[in-house]
Amino acid sequence: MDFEEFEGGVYVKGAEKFSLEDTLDCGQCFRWEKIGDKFYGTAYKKEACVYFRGDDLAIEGASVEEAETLWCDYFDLRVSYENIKKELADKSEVLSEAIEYCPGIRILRQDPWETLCSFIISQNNNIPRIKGIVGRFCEKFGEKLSRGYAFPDARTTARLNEEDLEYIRSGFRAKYIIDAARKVSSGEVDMEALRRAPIQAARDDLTKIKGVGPKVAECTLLYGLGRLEAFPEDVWMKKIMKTFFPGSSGEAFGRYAGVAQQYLFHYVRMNPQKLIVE
DNA sequence: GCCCAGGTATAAA
DNA sequence: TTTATACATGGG
Repeated sequence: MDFEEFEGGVYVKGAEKFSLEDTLDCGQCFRWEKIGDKFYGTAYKKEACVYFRGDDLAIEGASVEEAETLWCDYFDLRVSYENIKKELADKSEVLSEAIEYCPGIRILRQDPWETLCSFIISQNNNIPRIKGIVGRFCEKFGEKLSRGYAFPDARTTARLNEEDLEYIRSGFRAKYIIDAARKVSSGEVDMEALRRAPIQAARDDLTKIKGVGPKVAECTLLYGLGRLEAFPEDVWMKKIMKTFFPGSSGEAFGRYAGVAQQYLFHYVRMNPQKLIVE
């Protein structure tokens, strides 16, 4: 991978091409906004505008160092999705179809706390409203950056109470956000340790947080902690498993189960007629 | 008004 | 252990 500076940003050259559209709008993150063919977003308290220029990924607003240490990591550009997709496509016909439908999806490596908090907000909620709540949360409590706001960190959030959160209109989830912030900022749940912990121990640790059940835990592991074997099973995935893989569980997809899940999820969400209803 | 949304806590069977 | 219901909010 190479980096080339241009006025106001950096090109990343030689990384595998992927789809920003599918990656940033497949339900794994809630803070990117598409304007024209450029995507504006924030990660780890840094803002950027990203788009492809031919095969090069342009990152406006980043230095070479930030591109290398932050954005390559965020988009996980050192991992070959071509290899992962080959391994997965051999596992099932439907999965192979799903990969063909949206081959450009990648799993992001988001900030663990932001991921946990976002998916707590996601429970029994819809994506437009999740984005609204997360947006208000950042505006009200996040650090001001040049264009928008950073995601409020766990320590800041831990000092808030339920009344403070009324502004973001997260409803019954407010108390869960606060419990999560307190357990994360105190170290009672050590997010960094969960990157390497045995997967079941990591699940058990996360579900100690009020409002974190199996789904939120898996999403946090997959989208925030780099655990590609995690397998979030929401209402869609339950229908998918019932329709195409009856009697089977996510473990059947092996070490990249979470990646498989994301292709299947996006494919079926865009083509719901593929599912057996009821 | 009614229904549902990338679920979870809680109580009851 | 498995199954039912409430939960805040807002868009369709």
